[in-house]
Amino acid sequence: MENNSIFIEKLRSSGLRPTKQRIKICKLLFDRKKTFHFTINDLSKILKNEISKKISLATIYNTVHSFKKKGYLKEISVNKDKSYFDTNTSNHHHFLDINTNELIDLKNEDVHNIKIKKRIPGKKINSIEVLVKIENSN
Amino acid sequence: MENNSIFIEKLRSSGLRPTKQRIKICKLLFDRKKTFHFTINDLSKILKNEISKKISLATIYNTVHSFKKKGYLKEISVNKDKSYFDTNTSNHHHFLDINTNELIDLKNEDVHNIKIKKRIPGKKINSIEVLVKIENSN
DNA sequence: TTCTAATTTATAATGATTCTAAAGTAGTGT
DNA sequence: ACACTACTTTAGAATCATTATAAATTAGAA
Ligand SMILES: [Mn+2]
Ligand SMILES: [Mn+2]
Ligand SMILES: [Zn+2]
Ligand SMILES: [Zn+2]
Repeated sequence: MENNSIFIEKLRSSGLRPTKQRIKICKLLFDRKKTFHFTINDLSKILKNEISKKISLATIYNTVHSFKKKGYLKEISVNKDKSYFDTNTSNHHHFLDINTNELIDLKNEDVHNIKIKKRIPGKKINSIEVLVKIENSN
Repeated sequence: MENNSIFIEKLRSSGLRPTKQRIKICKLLFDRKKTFHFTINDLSKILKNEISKKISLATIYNTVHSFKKKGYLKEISVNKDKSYFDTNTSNHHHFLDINTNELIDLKNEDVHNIKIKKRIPGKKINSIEVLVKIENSN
């Protein structure tokens, strides 16, 4: 009745025990066609609705952070008081709608190749992140 | 003995009374050759050292926020728990050194022109911000 | 089944930021 | 110069998201 084996494997293979809570959160985050962006608060609310037995807030934090550490989630800080987690862990850029705070993926081909001309001695580039803020155009 | 008149004017012209505290913070932030990046905590420490009579933390928050609202500062959120203020209010991009958390300005000509091919109906672009994370290259 | 370490949980602690409301100050008008 | 008022500063309290704690539960191994 359940199609959990893939998540159980995923968890096991990264040294995380496949608990009910982690499997539930895996299904919620990764068992979908499209990737998405969420806050801890979003996830917490969704779980509150979708689930019979409550998952404690501490577990939600722990799980999201361990998924991030394992590379299953990226964290994207858009401003001082809003930080999203992203189930799309590939290198990609974002629109941020400053009217709604919605974060929207840009495909890599949507952004002309970025070339950084300056270099800092002894440092190498780890990643390049573009945040395009958009607003109502009326 | 003081060269405060320029800051007094700046404050007055934006409807802020030139108080001792605001003038002191203006001098500290804007009376320098190079722009710079700071956190509230940085500023608070600098003031603690440089000043005889203490400025209360609430005033530091209030002042920085009103300077931001007046457009004298930009805020740059680099990750969930670090947000910088920037005395360089022009459009420009940044290196973030992920080993030291230092933020370094990129001149506009250091970043090849960025072209966003995708558009969202009813929305227009407000700004484009590039954050280039760098790390030790050894 | 038994044992152990990992995990979950409720709750407390933390800490950065914001709020409050009382005291102080700058600008205006007389 | 003085008085008046709105603005500002201040210390301390309140808030709230996140992290820590430590007891109960559970998963995996033997
Ligand atoms: Mn959200
Ligand atoms: Mn700093
Ligand atoms: Zn994304
Ligand atoms: Zn800058």
